[in-house]
This record gives sequence, structure tokens and C-alpha cells, in this order.
Amino acid sequence: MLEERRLEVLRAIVEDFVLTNEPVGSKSLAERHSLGVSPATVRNDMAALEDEGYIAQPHTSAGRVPTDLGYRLFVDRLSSVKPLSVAERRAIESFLEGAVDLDDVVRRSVRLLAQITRQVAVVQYPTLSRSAVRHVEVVAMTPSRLLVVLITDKGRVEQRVVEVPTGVSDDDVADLRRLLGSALHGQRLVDVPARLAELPESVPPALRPHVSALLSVVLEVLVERPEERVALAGTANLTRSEPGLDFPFSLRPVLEALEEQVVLLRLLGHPADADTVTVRIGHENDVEGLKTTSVISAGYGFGGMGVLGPTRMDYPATMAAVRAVARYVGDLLGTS
Amino acid sequence: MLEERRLEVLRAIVEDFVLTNEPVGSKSLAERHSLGVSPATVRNDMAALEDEGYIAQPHTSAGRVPTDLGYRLFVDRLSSVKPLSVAERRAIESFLEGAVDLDDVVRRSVRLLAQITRQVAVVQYPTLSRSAVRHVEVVAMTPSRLLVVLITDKGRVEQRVVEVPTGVSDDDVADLRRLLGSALHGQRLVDVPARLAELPESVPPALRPHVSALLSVVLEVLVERPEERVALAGTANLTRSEPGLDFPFSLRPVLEALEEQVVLLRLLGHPADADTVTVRIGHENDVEGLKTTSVISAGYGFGGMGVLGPTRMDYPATMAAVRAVARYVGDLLGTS
DNA sequence: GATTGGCACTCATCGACGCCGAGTGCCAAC
DNA sequence: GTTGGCACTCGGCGTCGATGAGTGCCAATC
Repeated sequence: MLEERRLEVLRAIVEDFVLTNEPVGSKSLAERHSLGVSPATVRNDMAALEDEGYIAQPHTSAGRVPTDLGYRLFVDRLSSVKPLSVAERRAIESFLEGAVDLDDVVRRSVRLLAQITRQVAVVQYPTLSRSAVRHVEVVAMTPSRLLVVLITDKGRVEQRVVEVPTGVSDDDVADLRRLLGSALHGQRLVDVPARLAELPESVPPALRPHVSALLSVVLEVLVERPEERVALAGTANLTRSEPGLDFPFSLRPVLEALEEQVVLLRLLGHPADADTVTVRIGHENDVEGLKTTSVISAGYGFGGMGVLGPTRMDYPATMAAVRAVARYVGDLLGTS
Repeated sequence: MLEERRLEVLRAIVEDFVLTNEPVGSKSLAERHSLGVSPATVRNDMAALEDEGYIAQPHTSAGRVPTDLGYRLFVDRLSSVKPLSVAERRAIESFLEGAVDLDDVVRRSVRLLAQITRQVAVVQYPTLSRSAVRHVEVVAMTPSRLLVVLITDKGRVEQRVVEVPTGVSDDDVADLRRLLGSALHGQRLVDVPARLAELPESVPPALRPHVSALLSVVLEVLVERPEERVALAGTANLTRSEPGLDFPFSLRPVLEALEEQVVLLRLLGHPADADTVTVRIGHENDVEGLKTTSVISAGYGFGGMGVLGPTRMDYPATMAAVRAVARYVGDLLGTS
């Protein structure tokens, strides 16, 4: 009885605070939510919750505010992911179905996510590792510079210029193309390094130096430095001023963090599958400068996506949105 | 004598205001700059300058602040572009020379520009129109979906998926590839539409539908919707707090404007050559939401780049930086 | 033991008031 | 055309007190 109502009080505090952005007091709380007890009782519960670290007061004689720990408990035990409204679902579909392109899907997704959550959205471009090689192209830019282009079955294109030690003729290029093509075509990218390792032996000696130069680049592009990219949208939402301004206190570090691709990738983590929505709240975030923000992310099968906002956010709704978009994009790319 | 000193006063006002971010008064002005006249005289000049619209006072009994018009006069007649220091010049070189990639050059340029100007930087990815086709690739993803890849001599790669009405065999694909390749190879992109127009007639009837589908896509990609992209960096600089905070007044609209690729492209205009540095001050900017910002831009031969900041910025230094980076990047890409 | 009403206390917010000083405009004198 | 003098304006800042939401504690009640 006691334990149960305390949690109920916590939930009420979180909900009210998210709604109003003002410290919530015992009296208004007892009124707005039908807890069936008096403000005094609520005060006792609040004192206990504060002792346990779930809530805090900005200063004496102010209402309570959830701590990171409080939000954590809230998302873990007190909330369920809200299903999206039909309208929202339809919006997602219509927004994404016009995409012409892999990049376009990503760009539309970020914007969509930023728009429906009204937060900053981050979407990772599909990683290569799960796709298969559809085609390899080698083009001579100059006699000593070759452009290697890899096309994957998802339609992603990766390119890189390679300097080769000595000049190559057009025939050499054709040979190289055929060689790489037959070795790699249809291979899943994770398997590519193995295939490449056994390649040089079967190569005419004249081409060996070129092949090994190309190989090292291909390996670098695909494996060692899989230049992951992310798309970002909705930074203007950081300034959303609402009832009380959100976090004008320290926009600076947040913007700075968002400029770093590496940081963004770290934010998304390496999310396994879709359907697993990860929530990282405030200090749980190990990125300096984002200690006052929460990140909600999910995988879509070929990468991650998520949103970032103040710790004070509508977790159930945001989680629902992220999950829905991730699923939808995952399906879109999975069946293409 | 009269006219001349008035301009000198304006220059002093602009310089002081940019430095301190505080309205500048007659007394401190007469002290800090050796104008050789008394504060009272300066006041007379200021009254005249105010009548002419070059300066304004935020409220009675405050110092004067340059208006957009004042800055305009300053840039046009009162300032000369500061040469960069050797250290800065070296920084530019060392920062850019490690670039491995066309995209990498662009990404490094934006960051560099944002860093040395301490403003928001925008760099347009090189446009296609001046480059020539190095290679055309057609790959069948499924029997009814073809991926068209265009590689330009600058190493830029553009791709697009095309739905074709009926299935195509591998042989068809090879034919298409050869056909497009021979028609387009070496052509400058501006000339491509003309070449494509005369293509269908020389094509075996069986392939006609496919060819025309491909053509419409190629045209779209290259000409009608030359999907221009831009890179952005330094948004955190908008929050630079300095002596007095810069423009916390309305970060919102600025961030919103920066989210729109289209707006960014419009900002850069279609700058002719490098060396022409364009300055657009405050209301001269026709983008709503950026009426309180200035944009300094220059072309680098394959697109534009520039920085955006509060109207109160160090114009000579910023112009120098933009010009220097634009030149350097232009050279880099021009000779590659 | 949990709940409740009562009560004294704290403290941030807000408006009023007044002082200070930077800056101005004007004018008469040089 | 320039200068010094002078009265005036007005934003910024600190003080003060009233207000009120919210708290913690305690004794009474269920």
C-alpha cells in the first residue's frame, strides 16, 4: 500500500512536471490526480522519495522535480509505450513513401522524427556491414590514380581514390575490374576481408602491386574505417520556449556535442535490432555536455536512429515515435 | 574636412562596437581614437550620421550603434580586407591537405571556416555542371530496378534507382551501359542533355523503353534537380557569449533557417568566381529569420562557401578568411 | 502505524522606489 | 566650425517589503 502509492506519486510528479515544466507541489498534486489522500500524506511520500534520490527540490520551499534516477524508475516501471494515433501512423507513411533514394529515406526520416517528437533527431546512414556487394567498379582518373566504387545491394555507393605506384593501362583497369568483380560480387561485406586475403595469389604478377594497393583501400573503406555518417535535424527544437524556457542555460555544449559525428554515433550506440528502444537519461550519458539531456534510440536493422532532448521529456510518446519510425524505415529498407 | 571626419567617426563607431558590443558614446570615442577633436564635436557628427541613417541609439541617453546601412558603408568604403597572418595561412594549408576525398575536402573546409571565423560556416558541395562525365555505370538491382551511377572527373559520384517498365536481362544491362557510356563519356555535364536528346534514335527498338526511362532520370539528376548539398558547421558559435551575449534574442529563427538546405543554397547565391566576396548585411538578406544576421560568401569555382553571423561582426577579418579558404579550396579542386 | 489538519517557517518572485552615471541635445562663446 | 558648459533623460542596479507557494514537523485522529 505504502510502496505502491509512493510510486504513484512519483509518476504523477513526472507527468505533471513534463507537462508544466514547473516544480510540482504537494497540494496541486493531490488535487490534479485522484490519489485519494491529502496533501499532507503526499508530503510524507515526497520526503521519502527525496531521501531515496528520485526527486529533488531546486531550493527550499519549492516543489519537487524528478531526478535522473526518478526518470529512470519512471521509464522502467511506471510507463508503457503509448501507441501512436492513426493520424501519426499515416503521417509517417506518407512522409516516407515519396523517398526516391537511400539518402532520401534517411533525410526524410530525420526530419520526420524531429517533427513528430519536437526534439533533435539523429539517424545513422545504413551501415555497410550487412549488405552484399552488388558491383565493383574501377575507373582510371589519371594513369596513376584509380577510383574504386563499390555498390551494395541496398543501393549504397562508396567510393575512394587510390594512388597506384606505376601507371596502368586501360587493359589493366579492365583486368582489375574483372578480378575484383568476380572475387567480391554477391559477397556479404562482412565476408569480404576473407575473400580479399586469398585473392593476390591468383593474380598475374604484373598486376600484383596494383591489386594490393586497391585491396588495402577496399579493406580500409569497408572494414577498418567504415566511415559512418549521420543525419541531423531539429536543432531549432532545442530553443523551444514553452511555458518556461527549456534549457537556455547551456545550449552551447549541446550544440558543440552535436557537431561531432563521432559523438552522434556514440549516442546511437550499436543498437541490435529494432524494437529494442534504449533510453539514456541525463548523466547516464557518458558524453560530456549532454549530461542534462536524454537520448532515446532504436535500431532499424542497418543502423540506429534516435532523438535527443532535455531530460524533462515525454518519454512514453517519444519512445513510441522512435520505435515506430525505426520499424517503418527498417521495413522499407529490408524489402527493397 | 567635415565629410571626411564624419566617415572617420563612423569607422570608429563600427570598430568599437564590434569590439565591445556596447553602444559607443561620444566621450569614450574621442578618447580611444585620436580624432583630434572634442567630444562635443563628435556629438555633432554623430547627430548628422544618425539623421542620415548610419547609426542609431537603442534608447535615448545611450551610445550609438551602427545600423545595417552603417555597416554597409563601412564595408564598401571604410575597410580594406585584412591580410591573414602567416599562422592562419599555414593553419589553412595543414588543415586541408590531409583530405582524402572530395567529401572530405568539403567537410574539412566548413570546419576550418567555422573555426577561424568563429561563426557559422556553410560550404556547398561542388556542383556538377562544370565537371565532365568520367564513367557511367548501370547495375541491375532486380530485373525491374536499375541503379544508374555517374562518376565525374572530380570524383563525385551520383546515383539513382530507376524503375523500368519490363524486366531486363543481363545482356540488356550491358548494352545499356555501353550505350550510355559511349554517349556520355567525356562530355561536360552542361552538354549532356543535348547528347541525350539525340540518343534514342540510334538505339535498337527493344531497348527504347528502358533507355528513355534511364534518360529521364539522368536528366533529372543532372540538370533539372541538380541536388545540391551543403555542409554546415559552427552552429555552436551562435551562442558565443562574449562581453555581452550576442544574439540570444532570437536563436530560434536562425536555427530554423539553417535547417533548410534550400535556404542555405540561397544564402550562398550563385557566386561567380572566387575573389568576389559578397557581403549581405542584416535586412539585405531576403531570408526571413536572418534579418539580424550578415552573410559573407565567396565562390571557389565549383560552388559557394560562406559564413553567417550577427550583423555585428568583424567584417574585414571575416572577409579575408572566407576569401582565403575559398581560394585555397578552389586551387585544391582545380588542380586535381 | 498510517493519515490528517494545523501551523510556523523559508525563500523565490515581483513591483516600487531611488540613486547613479553615461550619454545626449542645445546654446552661448570662441 | 569648434568647444565647454549645463540641464535633462533614462536604463541599470540595489534595496525593501509584500506575496504566496511550498515545506517540515507535530499533535490529533482513524
